[in-house]
Amino acid sequence: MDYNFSDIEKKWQRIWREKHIYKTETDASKQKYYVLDMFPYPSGAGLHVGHPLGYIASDIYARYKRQKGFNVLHPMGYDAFGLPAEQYAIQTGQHPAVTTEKNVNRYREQLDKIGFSFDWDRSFKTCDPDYYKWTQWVFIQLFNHYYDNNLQKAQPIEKLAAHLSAQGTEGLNVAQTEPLELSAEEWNSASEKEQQTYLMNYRLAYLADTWVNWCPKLGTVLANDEVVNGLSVRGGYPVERKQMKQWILRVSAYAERLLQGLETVEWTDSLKEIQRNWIGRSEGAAVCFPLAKNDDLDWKKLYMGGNCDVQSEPAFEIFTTRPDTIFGVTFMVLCPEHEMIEAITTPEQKAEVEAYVTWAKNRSERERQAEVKKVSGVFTGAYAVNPITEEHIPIWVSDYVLSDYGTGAIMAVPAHDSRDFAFARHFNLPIRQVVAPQPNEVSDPDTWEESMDSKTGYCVNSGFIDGMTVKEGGKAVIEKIQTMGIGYRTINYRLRDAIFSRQRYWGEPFPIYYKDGMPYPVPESELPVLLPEVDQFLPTETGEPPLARAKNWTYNGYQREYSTMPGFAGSSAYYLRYMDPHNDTCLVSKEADEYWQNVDLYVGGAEHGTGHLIYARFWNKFLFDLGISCKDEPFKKLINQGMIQGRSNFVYRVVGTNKFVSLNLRKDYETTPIHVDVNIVHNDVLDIEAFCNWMPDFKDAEFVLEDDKYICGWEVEKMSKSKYNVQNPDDLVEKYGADTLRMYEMFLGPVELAKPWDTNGIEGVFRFIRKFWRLFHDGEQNFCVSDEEPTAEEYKILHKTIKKIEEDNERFSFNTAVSAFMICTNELLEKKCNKRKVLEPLTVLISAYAPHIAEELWSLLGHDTSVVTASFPAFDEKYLKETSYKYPISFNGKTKYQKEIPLDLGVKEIEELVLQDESVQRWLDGKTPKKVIVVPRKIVNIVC
RNA sequence: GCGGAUAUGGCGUAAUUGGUAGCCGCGCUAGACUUAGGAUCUAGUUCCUCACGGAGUGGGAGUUCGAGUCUCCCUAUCCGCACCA
Repeated sequence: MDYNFSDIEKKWQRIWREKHIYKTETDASKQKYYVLDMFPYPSGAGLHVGHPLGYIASDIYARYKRQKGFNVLHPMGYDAFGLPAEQYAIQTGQHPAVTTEKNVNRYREQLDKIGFSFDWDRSFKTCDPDYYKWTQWVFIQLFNHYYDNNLQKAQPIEKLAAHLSAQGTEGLNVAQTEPLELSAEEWNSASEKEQQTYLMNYRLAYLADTWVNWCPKLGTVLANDEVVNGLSVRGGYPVERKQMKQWILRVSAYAERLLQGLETVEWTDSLKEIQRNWIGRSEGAAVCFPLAKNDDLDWKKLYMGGNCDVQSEPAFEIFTTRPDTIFGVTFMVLCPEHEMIEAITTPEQKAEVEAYVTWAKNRSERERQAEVKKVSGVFTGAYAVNPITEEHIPIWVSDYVLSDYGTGAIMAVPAHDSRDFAFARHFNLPIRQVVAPQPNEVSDPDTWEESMDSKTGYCVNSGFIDGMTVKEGGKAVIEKIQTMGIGYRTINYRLRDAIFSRQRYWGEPFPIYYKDGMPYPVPESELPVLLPEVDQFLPTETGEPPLARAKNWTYNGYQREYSTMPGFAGSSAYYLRYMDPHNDTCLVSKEADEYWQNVDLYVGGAEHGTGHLIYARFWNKFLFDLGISCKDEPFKKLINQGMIQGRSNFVYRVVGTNKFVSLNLRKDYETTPIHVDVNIVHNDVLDIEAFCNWMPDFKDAEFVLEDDKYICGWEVEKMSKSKYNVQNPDDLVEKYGADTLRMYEMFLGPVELAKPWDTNGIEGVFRFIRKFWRLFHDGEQNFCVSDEEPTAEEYKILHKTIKKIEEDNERFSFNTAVSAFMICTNELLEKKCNKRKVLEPLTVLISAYAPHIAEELWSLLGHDTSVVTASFPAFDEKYLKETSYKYPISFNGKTKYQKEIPLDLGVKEIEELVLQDESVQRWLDGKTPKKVIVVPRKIVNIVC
């Protein structure tokens, strides 16, 4: 029988499906292993060849682990809520649920064709009410908890209310939106609404007025990770800054734990670094700069915020990582959004300041980022007092100070900060050197080209810290401000709280209703809050989200929250749900969670480094605090599969003609490159007939050929329809079979590596698969396996391969494993070895990579069970033992000869043997070697 | 600007972890079988040289008997962050 991959693959896929062969049960007798892929967003375009790369790798590993006796959880589902389905709905009026369903079916069909070992019985979509019920449930828990900094743990909000009732904010060390001072009496005499307002300051999911990334084109706000260079990631539309009331997750409360947790996981250094940068921990000090007395100001109205103990006078709290430079402060800068600008601006400056603030606030995020180098700002007319030097320094406003980092106010040290330097130069503000490489190396800052930002050196012109190193100086300043009660050591994080509302339709509705203007969660018994039907998916005319269109959609007559949750909500706990997907009493049962623990191997793209992978870790840490997840970190080991780029082909049309010139002849012509469908190009040779039929324009095309061929040019680009470089896995499965596709995708190179998709090599893998098939068949293609005992040499080939495959599987080096299979097959073919005792274990080995052909051969070998249940063969060291080793003989490090030497010889004996060797004698030509280095099992090096 | 990674034949890559650089595959060359080849098989294929031989892992130094691998300094490419005080 010929190798008919099409029949074989269909047959086994059917059997696997019918027998639910990959169904996984909790089985306490077996060790668990959890392999997870980042689930896909089912877009209308279907899967391309890049998607399955990670899935194939994880599938191989999952199958391998099963063979090693583990109980493997390997689920798959769909991240189905999100913008594209909704954009499509707005354009066509089709319900997103309908298009999503259609796309999901298409994805499933495509995935099935590749032969994955997913347990589909555990599958769900994030838009299934049975699932999003638990997304909503977690949100309510976030709403009902706050973060206790002393315990480093989330706590029920009732506990906080009790604390406030007993002693007000006294002794409270919690994550909060802004510092509040509240006495027990004030709390106890506050109305329900006032109390709720106070509590909102502490909840882990809170509602607040905030500056957001507003994307008018998408009609929604976006989180920081959904905006790149001022443009939305989805769609690439401009994003503006806008103040809006939004739901926000207090991710920043977990900043330190998110950072610390990175030490305990096996992720790549680069991804850990991406997360560390995103969290952006900075150690430094908060210092209060009192406002200089000014009779024009209403002193009482000025409350500046901050944690300082200075209550008697208005003061700005600033954050600095360089307290050692406090003697070099020559001005202060506030962000344009700063609340106190209006209050402190002097009448003379008022018009100018207002104009600047208005201008700065109305700039789009994109404009602001594009003009980072441009210095702009305005003087408020007010002065602050440097608390250490008691100097008066002018207070300026500029948009280079950000409202959402630190306190939105900075002390400017132009001599030692490049941004302050540029600002001072532009507005002619004084620059004072306070750090020097050596205590005596002081120069005139007016002559400087740039600031001295170095974090090493000595303090100069710096009062009581003069002569200290920068490090000592910083320490001394912090001690001083702490004893003065005007500042403290503190840590700032770049990580911002995540805006959690989206003014869109296709997402999880919030389980929230409003009473007396305050939000309340619906009772848990009311979950899920189903997504209501609406007549149109557009926002309403009043700018309210589409859910405001829903008829009679209230909670007992109270208005519901009309926003929906963002994409990352549904993907933040899905790995927990797979452990226990049908449980309708809780997100995941204690039993299931304790058995499956967390994901052992997570495979997905690095592009989620600052989005999903942060949110999911945050979400999991919160659930860990609640005792729902037994592990602090959700993903133990993570592999980032490299992006697959497209490889486009080009033909070169001579300008003004319908004539096409082959790649290497085009220098004689003036040509324009034109994208050509990669499916009609083979190894960069154009199929001319197919090309003429491809488009009517090319019907009568003429060609200038080289060697009777038309050679196309190529370039690596993004995979996209318009570039005609999309490779669809179905076509390849059709042509070569799933097993070939699987092995080829692995053969392409290391999983982590980004690489252009290039079908050129797939023939080689296809050839190999057929050779493998041929091992089990005679010349007439009849199944033919002998029961003869294999020779020692044949056993050696087998055990060498088992060892290599095991090692490669363990280190996720699937490309080298495929090579090992090829070598093994070539060697066995050469020996014409068709012995059962060799081929049977080999079939098991390859079944993780090419499961269909393995199943078929397994059954031909006479097994009535599936190869899936076979265990990984053990290799026997005795067949791998060498009795001799071919030593490279080097002279001065250069290898000249090889000599076979028995392995049981000692170093001295080897040396003697080598020196007696004829070739060596000839090379030495009578000279005596200075030194002979013998490294057993490695090399003999003769130094002359 | 800051941070991370990578650099090996015409191409994708490999290298027992400091020990014969180029495994495996593509492509290419020659041959066999074929009406034919975008099929199959065999042999060859890092570069220079007819050869002997020499050079060679982005460039330069260093450690070592010995460096693709370790250290330092450059260069290039890719990725992440980017007025984060």
